[in-house]
Amino acid sequence: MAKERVTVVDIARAAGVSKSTVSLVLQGSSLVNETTRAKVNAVIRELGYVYNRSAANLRQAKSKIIGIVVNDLTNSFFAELAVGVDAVVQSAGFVQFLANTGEKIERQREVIASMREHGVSGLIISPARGTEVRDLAPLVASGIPVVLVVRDIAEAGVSSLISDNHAGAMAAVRHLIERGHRRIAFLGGFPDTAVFEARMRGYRDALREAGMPTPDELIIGSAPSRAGGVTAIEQAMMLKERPTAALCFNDAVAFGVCDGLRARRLEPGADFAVIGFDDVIEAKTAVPALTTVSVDPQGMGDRAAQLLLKQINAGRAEPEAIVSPVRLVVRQSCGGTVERRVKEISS
Amino acid sequence: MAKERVTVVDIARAAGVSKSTVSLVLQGSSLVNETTRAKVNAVIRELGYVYNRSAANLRQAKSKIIGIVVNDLTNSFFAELAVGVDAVVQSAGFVQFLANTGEKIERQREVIASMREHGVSGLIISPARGTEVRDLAPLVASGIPVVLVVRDIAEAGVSSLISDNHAGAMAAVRHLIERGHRRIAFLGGFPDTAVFEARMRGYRDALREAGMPTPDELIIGSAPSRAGGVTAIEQAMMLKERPTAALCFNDAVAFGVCDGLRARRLEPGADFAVIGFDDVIEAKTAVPALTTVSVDPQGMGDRAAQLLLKQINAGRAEPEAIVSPVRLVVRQSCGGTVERRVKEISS
DNA sequence: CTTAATAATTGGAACGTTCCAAGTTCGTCA
DNA sequence: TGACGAACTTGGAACGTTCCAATTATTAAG
Repeated sequence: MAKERVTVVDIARAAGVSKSTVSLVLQGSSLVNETTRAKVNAVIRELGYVYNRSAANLRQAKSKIIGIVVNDLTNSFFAELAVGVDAVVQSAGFVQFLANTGEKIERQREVIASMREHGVSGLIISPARGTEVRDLAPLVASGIPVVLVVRDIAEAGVSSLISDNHAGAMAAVRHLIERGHRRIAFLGGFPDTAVFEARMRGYRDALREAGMPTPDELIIGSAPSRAGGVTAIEQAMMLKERPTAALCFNDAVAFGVCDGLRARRLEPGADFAVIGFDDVIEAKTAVPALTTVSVDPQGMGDRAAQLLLKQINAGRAEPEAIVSPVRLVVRQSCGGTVERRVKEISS
Repeated sequence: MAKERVTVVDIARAAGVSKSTVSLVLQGSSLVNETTRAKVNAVIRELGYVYNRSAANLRQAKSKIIGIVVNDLTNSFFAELAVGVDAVVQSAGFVQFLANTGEKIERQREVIASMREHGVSGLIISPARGTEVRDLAPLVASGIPVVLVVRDIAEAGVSSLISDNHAGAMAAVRHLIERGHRRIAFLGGFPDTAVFEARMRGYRDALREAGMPTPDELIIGSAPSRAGGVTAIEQAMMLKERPTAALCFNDAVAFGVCDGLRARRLEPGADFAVIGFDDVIEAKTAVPALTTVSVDPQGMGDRAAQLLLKQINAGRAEPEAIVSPVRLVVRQSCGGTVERRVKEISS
């Protein structure tokens, strides 16, 4: 059953031309005569030829593979990001290598190395928690185009595309203040991440702007997951002075917060205002529909891929740091029976 | 900035050995002297050598890449499946190529072709809807190990790993019957898929077994998504004889059904019993926690990867069709007994 | 001290493509 | 008729590895 591999030479022989001509046909060159091309293509189909990219690559040293490294594929934000990347990358004739690091630096190191060995022409990375400049240094030094998404790493010397976490958080908190809330919590997320830091700063700045205090007890970290949201809201409700609203680190946390509220017989939206962050697909259809800061993961993936392709084509480009604007999508979970509206925030 | 690539020959020269020795070191061969190995490794690190897999696999025709093709990465079931595959594949020293077909046959054809060109040593495929034997024929003929997951394709002549949809659906419906339900709906999913067909048959068989009628009006298809669940339950509640319970095509649909119930001021679990299928991560933490047929996507990915690796190592193996057992996980969404609930509603 | 066995190393021929410089046809123009 | 160029076609040298057979260095045995 182990058939011999059919190569360009076999095709050439069968079609009565030289291997060079076959190669030209494979590349769609305009140099080759129409009838020759047809004949070669016919033979290719007939013999079931499969192009060997390893061989091609070896010769031309550019691979049509781009790599995408995400820190948590089970989080649908990243899955959607990957889908966004995939779409543009595929239509540009590239194929995507996807790896999941599960937030493990060591794994991340391995997969990046592996991708380099496979000769990827560019890399989109959503870094694992705790990634440092030196983790990326060899990669950057090699000159392979890299785009960091979601989490930026200062001084890494590569392009990045992150959402405007600070402005988004401010907008959300301002909205809660406008609705009359005075005790607003910030729930969920790991405090040692840049994203947490930016969102939390936005939260603080909005409170300060309104001349309101920012008690530390109202900032409660947790795993950035649904389960984390449950524990965070539980902790918040143990306070003697309970909050009446919360900005959550992300949508997963926000859903968990809603779950936790219901477990205490409180109705999210009615008895307690909840705002999420990211606008994952389920945010729209959940009950109550989640008010959230929309980040559009697929759109981000799309833009990241565009940026990467641009750099690949340009050869060598200056790194750009793009901050992607973000908008507050007001739905039901932040209370009342408000008409749905959308606030644009420019960054 | 475009540095010259450093190759084994450069390493050999710098270390004062031959390229063959360097190659041996790279492969961790025991043939090479300890001090030589150390010296070579030092030079490798010093020069920042990157192994060129294209060249290697050109020579040895086996690639350490396995491909995974999924039909919908935004569905967390498949994302988790991919994570499960990734884990075992990585620890076996392989790297995974992941592509998302978005249920498009054409795209699926392209990505499979692309993976073959890259010389993958095996492929795990969750086929797009409507995939036929002939779509896979050339792949199968090539002798590359293939494992189909989630959706089987009869007569394709490759291994498959699917969950026991029929038994799972039966168990779920039996459970609802035991709780006293008499009008049980089957909600969501596309009727023209094998998975739908199997789950629906299980639903029917359980009803028949209990001597209950199976009215077609209670079987309502929809997109297998949260939004689909909302529309399906709405349609079900328009019936003059409403159901009191539903087995849903999958968890996403079940969540949508819960959303739809709440929109009608009905509490899932208390006023209406909902059972899902798949047991995605959120099922456990949702409120109410979702009763569901547990399929354990990561475990399936794990097993699929094992199966594939076995075939890769065995060279040529007989295709196996594995039906993965499934269990009903009873949580809160299927509520108490109907008697009690009826009382509560009428009082 | 020779010989055999073992351990370590090595040069060169693959692998299947692309690219280059050079070749062949063939029609056209003077 | 011959020269010229356009339109194709082509042989062979890369590309960076691995693998084989062969070589050299080292140790053990006689």
